[in-house]
Amino acid sequence: MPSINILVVEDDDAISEMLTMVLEQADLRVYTAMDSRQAQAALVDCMPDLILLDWMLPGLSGVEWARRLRRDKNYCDIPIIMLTARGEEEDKIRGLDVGADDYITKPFSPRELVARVKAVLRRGNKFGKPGRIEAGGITLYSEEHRVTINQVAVLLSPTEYRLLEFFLTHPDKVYSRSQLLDQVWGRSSFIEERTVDVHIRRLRKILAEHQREELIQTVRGFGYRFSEQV
Amino acid sequence: MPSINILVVEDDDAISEMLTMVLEQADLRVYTAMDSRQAQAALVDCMPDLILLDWMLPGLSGVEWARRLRRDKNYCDIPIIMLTARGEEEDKIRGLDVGADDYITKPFSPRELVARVKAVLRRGNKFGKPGRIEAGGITLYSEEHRVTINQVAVLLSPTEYRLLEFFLTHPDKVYSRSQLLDQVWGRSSFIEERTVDVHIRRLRKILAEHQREELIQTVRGFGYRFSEQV
DNA sequence: ACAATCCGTCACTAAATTGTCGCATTGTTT
DNA sequence: AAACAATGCGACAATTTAGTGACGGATTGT
Repeated sequence: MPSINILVVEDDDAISEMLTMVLEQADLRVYTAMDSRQAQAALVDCMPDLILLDWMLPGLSGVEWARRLRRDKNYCDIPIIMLTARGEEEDKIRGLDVGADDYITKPFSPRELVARVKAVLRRGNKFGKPGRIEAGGITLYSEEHRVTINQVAVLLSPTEYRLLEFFLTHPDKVYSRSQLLDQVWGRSSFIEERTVDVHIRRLRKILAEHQREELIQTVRGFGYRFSEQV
Repeated sequence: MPSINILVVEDDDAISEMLTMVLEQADLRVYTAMDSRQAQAALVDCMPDLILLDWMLPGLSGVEWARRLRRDKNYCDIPIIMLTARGEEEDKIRGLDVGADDYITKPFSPRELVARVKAVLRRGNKFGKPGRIEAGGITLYSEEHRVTINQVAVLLSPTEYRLLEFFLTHPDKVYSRSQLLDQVWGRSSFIEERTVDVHIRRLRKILAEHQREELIQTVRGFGYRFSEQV
């Protein structure tokens, strides 16, 4: 699910690493650049959904680069969050309109960072989940974090919930165990592939209690599939 | 104990200070921003109940920002009062539909300001006499800052009150600890997430005394939910 | 200044979840 | 039909997560 790319442009290694960690924690894919030249190159590679840009940069300053970006037809829509040091006079910030969508003054808390990033992303209608997904008698209310099968509420553990959510949003296709691990557990997990089986079983057991076990199908030699058809 | 936040967006220091003083006098908590960028940032911090917005702003103009705000799902409900200079033709103001809820022409008297602010807040049921929210046997009279459960008055601490108020106004949805911190504690404070648990417990204890503990539900691995359903 | 309250944090406990293993079962190939 | 491989299943220990009581510092009202 984390198909959202963030480009971090920051010359201070320590800060850059910190940002990366925090953002990855929040299920965002992070690319980094040390200056505007690298950033420019990274643009093409990762097509970021958002840019975190240090105010001060060696070479072409962050401000300058942002300004240039705004004129670039291909990239002018990418939202930018500026990172500024506490000390910098706000006059400067006030005066220069580079078109940043938000800015954060260092130091900041991880929570603040993530909150702002998500706020900006939401504005661009990324990150929006549909309120309700339905298939095969299963209804998943994502805002309420609730699931019903045949209108009966069922209780799921966090992993079961995520797995079911993934299946509901990706019906009818086969996924290998390793794909499921990537998508549901996250890329950074070192987990036995067979573990997927176990969670499939647990989920099936719950479906079976409501006569819906046929929804999760085994594709021998490949993986699993969620589908209403047999 | 002002629980109502006003965001003042005004680039003139003198006016900004004056506004702050007047509003604080009226028991409102005031946050200030000098331009739309700062304002955008402040949004996340303070979750204002109302925005006082200067018509003319350096950078992205107040009008532009207001327009953008209206499109933002998270903030489109926040009422806006525009501050305009006497000279500006009122046609323009009337004509442009930026979605402002009211506007005040400078110069204005403190009394006029407060009156309009409260009027707008009342309209949004924030400040109004009939400010009453009800759910699951709990009634919250926002005007009186009073709460009853099953018609019996209960005593809440400020934080408990705000937490309950948030739950009552956002029923059935799950909120992570971090979301609750943002929404209830407001500005990006540096508070442990687990602290939320403690306040949940304190609130639950009070609900339990009136056989209503089931209203606050734990969503394991995610957060908490207020709901009448099981 | 004093008492009372409130708040955030911590340490500890209880409970749920999760990843892994060994073995059973099922399906496929020769 | 045997041999093999892939999957299902029950159990278990380790980890994670939530509930709880207590405590000290801060704030508030008197």
